Amino acid sequence: MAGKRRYEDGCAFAQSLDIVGERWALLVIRELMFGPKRFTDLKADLPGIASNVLTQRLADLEDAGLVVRREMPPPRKARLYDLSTWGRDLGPVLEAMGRWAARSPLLEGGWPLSVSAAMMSLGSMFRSDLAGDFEGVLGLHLSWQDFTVRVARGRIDVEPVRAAAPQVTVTGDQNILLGVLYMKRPLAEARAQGLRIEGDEAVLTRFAACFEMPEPAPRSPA
Amino acid sequence: MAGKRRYEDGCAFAQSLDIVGERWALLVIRELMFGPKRFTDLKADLPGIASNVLTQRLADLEDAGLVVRREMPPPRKARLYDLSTWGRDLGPVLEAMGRWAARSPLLEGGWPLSVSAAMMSLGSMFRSDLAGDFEGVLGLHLSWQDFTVRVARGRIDVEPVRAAAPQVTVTGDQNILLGVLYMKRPLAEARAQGLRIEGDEAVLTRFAACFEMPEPAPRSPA
DNA sequence: CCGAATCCTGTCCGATACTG
DNA sequence: CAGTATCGGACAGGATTCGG
Repeated sequence: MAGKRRYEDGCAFAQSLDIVGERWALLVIRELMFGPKRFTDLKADLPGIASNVLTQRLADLEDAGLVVRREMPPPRKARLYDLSTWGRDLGPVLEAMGRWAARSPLLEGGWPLSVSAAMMSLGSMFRSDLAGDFEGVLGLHLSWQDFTVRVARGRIDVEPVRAAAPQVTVTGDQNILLGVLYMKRPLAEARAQGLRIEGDEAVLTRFAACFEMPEPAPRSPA
Repeated sequence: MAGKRRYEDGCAFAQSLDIVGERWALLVIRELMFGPKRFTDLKADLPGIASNVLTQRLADLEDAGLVVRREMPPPRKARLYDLSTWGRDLGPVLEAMGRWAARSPLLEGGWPLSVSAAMMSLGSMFRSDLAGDFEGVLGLHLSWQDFTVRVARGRIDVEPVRAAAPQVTVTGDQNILLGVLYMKRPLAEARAQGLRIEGDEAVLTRFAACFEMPEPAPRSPA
């Protein structure tokens, strides 16, 4: 483990790339953005990552101060990886980058999103101008993870907790849900694909109207 | 060039990492943020990059729609690499990430910054609260690149053009200048190191008061 | 001289198998 | 469950060379 490859650039941004610029690093951070996870959860949520690479990234990120490792007390002998407050501060940056990335000329649909990726994308894609004065509370149950989504005063807030008094509750696969929100697929179709929608459907429909896929960016120079 | 390594993740952010996540890619973009450059300029401004890697990155970034290649008309037969408008839209994202990175617990000084990195850092580190109602126009001449820096209404604007009517003009090495701005080194010391300051020194001193190094972030969990 | 192609070497990544 | 061990292959780094 001798030679770590570094940019040797005084720029703080470049120095952060020495850590978060490694392959998979930012995706690990994305997966931890809504709360701690176990090694196996991370591996399952990041299809394609090799276990040794995940081990290495978690160690590097811990050394850099982004990730904190915690042992659960017995009898639940599980190891949990969580973000430090500083690591969690990357959230808005990842959101901004996601918003930028959504305009990529070569964006390809068709691949699945993890639960965390889907929840991050809500923050990225939400459009204040389309929300207007809409207010609503949604409960999401996506493969054993619960979220509360609140829209009010032109802002969206996604919290990793079970909703107390949601107007509408959605249970099922996050990719089907995003199909409703972003691709404007009819609720009937989503239901046929296994999405369960309970409560006030109109709130979900209005919520979907807060999102709109951006046009791909042109390749012209500035 | 057969096997390109991809995440195969539906998340737009992850797909953008397929391009800008490659080693050196974001630093190439940083270097182009203030205008087009030639291959050789890029190589000089990115100490440590291998020419074949730079070639590869420029080709990948062009394919992805971030970089546009332009030929200069004869007789100056030079090839220029520029950002597309979409590529330049990454500017605020890089600034935000730089602001985050400046709080890294393992941030190391001592390495030089390129001219572009130094100019980006001005946008990252500028603090509206410290600027107050200060207004000023500075002209910077850093190794044959000219910039106009304008502060007004709590905002900073850095443009890659020669200043028309600057209140103060700074000529020399960007690292010495940043020593004045961030590390609060005395002007006399900076002058002794070769920095030339012409015009109203007080404007430069007040400008420096708009910046303050942040405390390194703690490693505690959220 | 600039931009890029072509070596070769070293490091990192990816996949699978295996262990406490 | 949470990693380690191992190995082939992909990519980065550096020097050199070649075409405009």
